[in-house]
Amino acid sequence: MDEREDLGAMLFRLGRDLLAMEQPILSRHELSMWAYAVLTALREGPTRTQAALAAGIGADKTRLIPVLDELQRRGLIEREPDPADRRVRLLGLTAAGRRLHRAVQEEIRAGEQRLLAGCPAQDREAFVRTLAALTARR
Amino acid sequence: MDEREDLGAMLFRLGRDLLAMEQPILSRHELSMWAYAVLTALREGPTRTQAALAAGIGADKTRLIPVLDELQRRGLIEREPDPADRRVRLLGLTAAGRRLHRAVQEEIRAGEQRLLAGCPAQDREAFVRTLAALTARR
DNA sequence: TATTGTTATACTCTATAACTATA
DNA sequence: TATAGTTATAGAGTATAACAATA
Repeated sequence: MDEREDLGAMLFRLGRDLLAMEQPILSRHELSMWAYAVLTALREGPTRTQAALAAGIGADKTRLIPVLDELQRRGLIEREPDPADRRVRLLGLTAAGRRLHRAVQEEIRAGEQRLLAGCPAQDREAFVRTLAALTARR
Repeated sequence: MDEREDLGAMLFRLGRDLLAMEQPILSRHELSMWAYAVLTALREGPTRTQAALAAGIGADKTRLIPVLDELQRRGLIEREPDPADRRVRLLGLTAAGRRLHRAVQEEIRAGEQRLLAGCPAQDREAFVRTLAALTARR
């Protein structure tokens, strides 16, 4: 048995550190973690249904609704019934939403660099690459 | 701005996958995640106070108490007042607790290998090493 | 009848604050 | 009075189930 800690425990702690780094940035822009996740998901392109969006970011569809309400109220997303099937809401970023997401993501990336700064560049690169491979959509 | 996802989002998903992998193992042994974390922490050696143990695994001291109650009831840990300061509880693993932890950890390590199996061995090694470095106790 | 989105509700997890026992 | 542990309670976050609108 290796001497290293369990992967789960290490991921838990690193995830918590990441969240602590992101929290002040997000709250400065009055965004919850889920609101930011929504903006990130919609940046890739509009989504056909709210349920698909929820599944995509690993959230429950019911808990997304107040988030979407707020983002719409602030003019950061568009959310209108699909003319072809009026049960469905088409979702997309507004220009303001796109701007806000870009600004926040820049700050978060800077924070990530700070967190990773202690490691050799080669390890850092392998770390991010492997993490991306392990979490790739299946 | 890179095209990769945010580190936080990737860690979140991978952490969730890890938890899903561990959950059936833990519940087969009737252990919660926190109970397993306690056994892991105590395996390194006995702890002087419950508060120190809680801080060590990143938990609140109040939420550890029912966990410790249960572990003690099952004879997996020792928990006795320090004769030198009877406010304090000395905590340690029993032989049964040590055995159970070892068995569970072996299953979890096997699950980790399965999760990492898709990556080149060199990346895998760098990933675990970097993760350990980033989460080292500061 | 099935599906999307919504609301209401219940449940779990977590932290805060009050209490006890020792010092 | 201060500290370790405990208990009680309230709050946040989450999921479950019922509901309305549309197909």
